[in-house]
Amino acid sequence: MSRPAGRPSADGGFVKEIPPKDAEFSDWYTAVVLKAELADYAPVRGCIVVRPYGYTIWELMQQGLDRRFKATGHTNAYFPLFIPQGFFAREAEHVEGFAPEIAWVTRGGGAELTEPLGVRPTSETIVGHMYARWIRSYRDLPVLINLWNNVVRWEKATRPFLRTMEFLWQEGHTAHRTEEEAEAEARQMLDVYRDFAERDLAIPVLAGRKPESEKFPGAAHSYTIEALMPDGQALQSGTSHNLGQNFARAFGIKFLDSDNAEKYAYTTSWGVSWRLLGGLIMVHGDDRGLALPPRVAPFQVVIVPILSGKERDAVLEEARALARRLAAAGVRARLDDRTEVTPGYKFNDWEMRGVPLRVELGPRDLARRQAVLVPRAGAKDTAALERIEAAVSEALEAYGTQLFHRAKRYLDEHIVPASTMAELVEAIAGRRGFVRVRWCGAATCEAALRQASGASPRVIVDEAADGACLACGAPGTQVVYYARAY
RNA sequence: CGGGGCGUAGCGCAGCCUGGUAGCGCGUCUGCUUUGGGAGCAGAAGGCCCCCGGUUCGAGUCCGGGCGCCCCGACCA
Repeated sequence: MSRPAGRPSADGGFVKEIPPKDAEFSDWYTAVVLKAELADYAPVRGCIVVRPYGYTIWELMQQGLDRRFKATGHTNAYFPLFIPQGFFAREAEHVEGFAPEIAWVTRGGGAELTEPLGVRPTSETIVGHMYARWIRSYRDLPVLINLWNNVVRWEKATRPFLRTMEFLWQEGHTAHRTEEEAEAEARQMLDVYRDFAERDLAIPVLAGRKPESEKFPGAAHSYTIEALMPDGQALQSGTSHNLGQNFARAFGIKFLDSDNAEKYAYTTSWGVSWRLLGGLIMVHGDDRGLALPPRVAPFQVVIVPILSGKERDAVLEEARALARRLAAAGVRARLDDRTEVTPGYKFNDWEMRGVPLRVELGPRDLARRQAVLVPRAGAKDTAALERIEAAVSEALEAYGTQLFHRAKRYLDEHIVPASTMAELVEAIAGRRGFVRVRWCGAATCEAALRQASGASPRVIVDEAADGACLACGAPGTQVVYYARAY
């Protein structure tokens, strides 16, 4: 962590105290989180305090997701933080998967509890318990509920946003009449996640199914969106699970169908967390700091007035009018009228915080009835004050598109095909990103590929295998992308 | 969880080896001058040297134990 104070970053920029992204990626990430005031370390191991600027980003992410959840028929509800110990044991795979990570409350009110309470690592069990009470008839289905909450998992190694002991997320829980309906739900929500990641966060992803070894404990099967980070590692960014009848059987979620037969429901669950915010930082940030796509930027535009000479009051007045006009046009604009720092300082400061667009307004602009528009890390342009709303909205749109395309190009360039086990091993060792692997579907072959490469199978995509399994030489049946993962 | 590194002013660090008055840069505060890519001058404030214990006349410094953070690896929803 130690480095010379004030060393200029690699691009010759002025942002101090942020290590170069390429050379010291981990330190760079931590520095951006702290310097941009997204979060700070809490006095509890593995926990963070999310500061207002970071929390605003999370709120904007919530809005983008929540809107999509509502549009697909879901409603929000709240379930308890504490889960009775016995609930975890009902589903065998589930308890095995989560047991090591559960925090237990054993005392309360000054006395030992008769039954310890687990702090939820996820809510499938307690949701299952309640769904069993609520569901009687096929007419009660489907149940489409989403929860915005916090969960706790006792992690050994933590990093801000990417893996914390307590984190914020959403978990959707649905119950359905048929297997087909549950499957459609799980796939639909995966697509919602993909759409959100790509449109709102400008993060391109690989979407598909999880191999058996990587699926959620207790799921029939899991789907995932996987994003690629600049260090060549994959970030599991969202998951959607078809839980089959596993939890329905464990918790007795039964209903009378129209054929008068009692049946178990089919359930799903799906979630994304503030880990997405970590991915956002890594994918778009640079040596100058954070870079935010417009849809989740707390301030989409910062207005910097150049307050010099006699025009001072006129400039400030026009800048205020500008801020009002942009706000009226639905743009999140912030006027930086601080007098204690220079414009140059503000430029660097807001770039470090990732604001997509800067609008400069000085005496010269005022005389010409124009403003200077500068996309973060982009070239200066001017726009007439008369059409500033349109110019700003176009610039924001262009900036967001540019972020996505840059990230997409990076992803595309870092998907490498492997025809042999040796090529897989070499590509992973070189940290080149996702490696496209043909696989026969056998668990033994998967284990062999994992063992040889040190990477894990991140996602099985919907593509036909175009050759033999890399492990055994039998005809390939699936295409799997391997990568080292967060 | 294993190996390594680091905890000293808000931030970045020196001081520790060889025990004896707590230092530097940036930032902060006050005043004046400034303001189109991190402004200048003058003055000032700011410290449980991570915590607990030990050695010593005396510990930021030496010894033991904890806690936290970072890096590499292992493990993992």
